[in-house]
Amino acid sequence: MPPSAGISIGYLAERTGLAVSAIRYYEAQGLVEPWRNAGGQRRFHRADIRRMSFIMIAQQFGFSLPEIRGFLKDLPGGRTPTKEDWARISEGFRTHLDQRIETLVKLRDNLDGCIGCGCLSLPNCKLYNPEDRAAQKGQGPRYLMGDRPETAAAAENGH
Amino acid sequence: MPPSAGISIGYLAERTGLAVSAIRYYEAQGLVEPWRNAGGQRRFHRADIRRMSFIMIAQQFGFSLPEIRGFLKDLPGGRTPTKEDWARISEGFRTHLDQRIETLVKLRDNLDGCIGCGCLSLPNCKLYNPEDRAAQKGQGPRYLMGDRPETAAAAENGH
DNA sequence: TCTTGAGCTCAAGTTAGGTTTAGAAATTAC
DNA sequence: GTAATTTCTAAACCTAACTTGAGCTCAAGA
Repeated sequence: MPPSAGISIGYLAERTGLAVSAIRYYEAQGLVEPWRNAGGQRRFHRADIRRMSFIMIAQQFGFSLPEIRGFLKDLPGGRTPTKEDWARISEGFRTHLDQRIETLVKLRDNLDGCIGCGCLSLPNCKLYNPEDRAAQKGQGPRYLMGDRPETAAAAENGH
Repeated sequence: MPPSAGISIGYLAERTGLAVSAIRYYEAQGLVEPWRNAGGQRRFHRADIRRMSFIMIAQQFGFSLPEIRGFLKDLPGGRTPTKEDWARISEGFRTHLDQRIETLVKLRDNLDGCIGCGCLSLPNCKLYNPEDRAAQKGQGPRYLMGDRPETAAAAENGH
């Protein structure tokens, strides 16, 4: 394996612990861009080992592949990324990551005030329709712990 | 809607913000056990509003439905759960939750020592094959940031 | 050279967590 | 008492993130 020839998908898989099929899938998702050798086989930069690792780490934090693609898009495609390149995208990543952790901690603390205390009546439940939408999966507002904004609660005779 | 007759699936959906289809799905997953009225329609306990809310909150923390079923299995099926019942399962939940947050924070701090510093050479990378498997999605060990245990790294001529 | 492992493409399958649809029956509203 | 909602079941469909399989080609070692 001459140094200038790039590394094979199998070697990349071995070095990262990823399945070969997963790497091909990541390519399809635009997370990595190998070139092809004369025989049509994929060749990767050595730096892609680190790129794959970054993807795996970000996934552990719960980021989706499109989000991760967003983090990585600032990495140079043409040349090997430098320390500074990585430091720059890590910083962006770190910001999102702090947000995610903060959301979870906030949610936990609210939980302490709601379920944790055992009161459960919760006219002042902070978990109800939480402001931080980042933690929510999907679409519209979700009313938690059985409470709804003002009027709606009146529909029910005092519980 | 006489108080003793239980609530309909539509009302439960309205009170929680969940889709009717989602509630039926949760029933299929064993997360709630409605009974049927004379006409074969599902009737839920009023307390199931809170049960659904608990499911939604736990999902925000990234727990799977089987995990949540585990949290809920200690809630009494026959009678309305008391404060104490909820406090008890919340405590168990809180434990898992603390673990999850701790894992994320640890991962973040390791990231600071790895990518964040820009060194990236990482002979001492703590993210590599992290001990805390709880944060990992699946199967075998994953070797992160391109490092592998001892011998494997020798396969590569010094990078 | 021959063989065997590694890689290729494309399509289909898998799991989680649901949603949508269709046609029929029950319930509620007027 | 009728009309409009709701609810029912079962099956099909959906997205994300992959894996598996079929059929074929490429590359590396004895």
